[in-house]
Order: sequence, then structure tokens, then C-alpha cells
Amino acid sequence: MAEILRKEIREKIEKGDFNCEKELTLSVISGKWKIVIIWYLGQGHPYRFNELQKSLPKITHKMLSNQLKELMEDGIVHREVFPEVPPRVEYSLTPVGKSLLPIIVMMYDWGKKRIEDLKRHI
Amino acid sequence: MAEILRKEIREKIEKGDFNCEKELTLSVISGKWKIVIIWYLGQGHPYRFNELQKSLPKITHKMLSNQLKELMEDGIVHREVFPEVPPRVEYSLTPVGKSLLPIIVMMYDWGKKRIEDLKRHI
DNA sequence: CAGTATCCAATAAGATACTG
DNA sequence: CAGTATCTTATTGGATACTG
Repeated sequence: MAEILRKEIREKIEKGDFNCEKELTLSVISGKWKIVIIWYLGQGHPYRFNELQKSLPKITHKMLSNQLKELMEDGIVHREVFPEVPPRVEYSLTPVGKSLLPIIVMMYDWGKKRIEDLKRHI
Repeated sequence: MAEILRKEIREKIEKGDFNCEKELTLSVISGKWKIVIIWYLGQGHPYRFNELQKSLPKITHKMLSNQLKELMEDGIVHREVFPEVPPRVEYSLTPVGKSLLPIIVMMYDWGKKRIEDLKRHI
């Protein structure tokens, strides 16, 4: 679903047909791995590609690549290449990406409370 | 993606394997229409099925049905049937659903600012 | 009115192999 | 190391018809 949403929202915005504020936000963070990636990158230090993949044991190479690409397109993630051998590439949050962190923190808190509630009622 | 996420998270929680707080939240609100549905239901009065469908002109019958069902399974939406003819069914937010509203408001605000930024840079 | 069921097209995700 | 490309399967979404 994530990709479709992103396309639709982009088209709406390009057409000047707004009225999709929350959907824009959702389209940016939705995608199985994006909030986790943003969460990691929000820890304060940049990550390399392989480092991220180790942190997300179940993500495939391709998915990590795709999700990062989309996050870059959406202005959330910054990619910096260092001219070394072997090549070093570091990912970090842009200021726009950082401005998403409060929302993710709220999502974390809500989820935590919800899990506690669910445990209590089992 | 939405459905897969929901399944995975449910399994994790059932297994006692948490560590997916934000993903739980995402799994609940993700889905092309869910935040919009929650937004409408958060306006203060309940909605009937057809009323909702009119408010969401592009949603199909089936999708509205599915999304509402999932939201009920996740404890977000309450469904009340009135024994009348023709049948009347009203949807509203549960307290858990209402507790999501601040997150959606933040998403709205973030999206609004982001759209303004994008317009400025075109 | 308020849905469900079915069938089909579009998308997304995984595995694997390949490149600068 | 840091990716992209391709091929295949699984999942989703839309159209349409049907039910209590």
C-alpha cells in the first residue's frame, strides 16, 4: 500500500489539490520498515548501509535499499558518500526527518500503553 | 502491507515477544483509509456506514467494510446496531480509539507544514 | 440499509544474481 | 562495501453480484 499512497499524495500536491495533510505524513512513515529506520537514524549518529541491515535482522537487502531511497525522495533521510576505498556511505536524518521524531515517540508511547493493556486483559 | 504488519505484530505480542511498540501503533493506523476514518469518527458524533462512504467518495464498499472490521478488531472502533427497520448501524471511537487522536492531530500539523514548505520551494 | 463473497488486476515483497 | 536488476510469489484493491 505504501507506494500507492505516496504516488497519490504526490499527485494531489502537484495538482494543488491539497486536503491530505495527515495522509502525506502517513505516506512518508508508512512502509514496513520506515519508522524503525527513522528511529535508528534518530539516535544521534549516522548509520552505514550494512550497519542498518544488521540492526534490522529481517529486512532484505532490496527492501532496505528501497525504503532508504523513498525516504530520501521524501526529504527525510540524507545520504553522504565518502570518497574512500572501500566506499563508505552514511545515512542520517535531515532536519525534516528530525521533525518527525516527536510523532514517532508518541507512537512508541501509545503502543507501549496499548501492549500493557492487552497483557492485562489476557 | 497493512495486513501483513498487523498479523506479524499480533503474533509477536501473542508470543510475548514485544519490542514493537511503534510498529503496533503503525499497524493500527496504517491502511489507506484508517486515519481518515478515525478522523471523521473523532468529530464527536457517530457515523452510519453510508454516511462514512459519502464522506470518503473514493473508497469502495468493500474497503470501507474491511477497514472498519480491522479497526474493530484492533479495539479502535465501536459498532452499535439499533433494532430498527431499515437497520441502523452506527460507528464511533472507543476510548482507545480516542486516545489515538492526538497522534493524528500531530500528523495533520506535520503534513500541513510540510506541504507549505514544498509549495514555497516549487 | 448494511453489509459479505467472489473473481481478477495491480502492487509489493522475497530470493538470487550481478555491478562499480 | 554498497548497492541495482530480474524473476517469482504473496498480498492488496477494485468491480460486481448477492444476502439478511
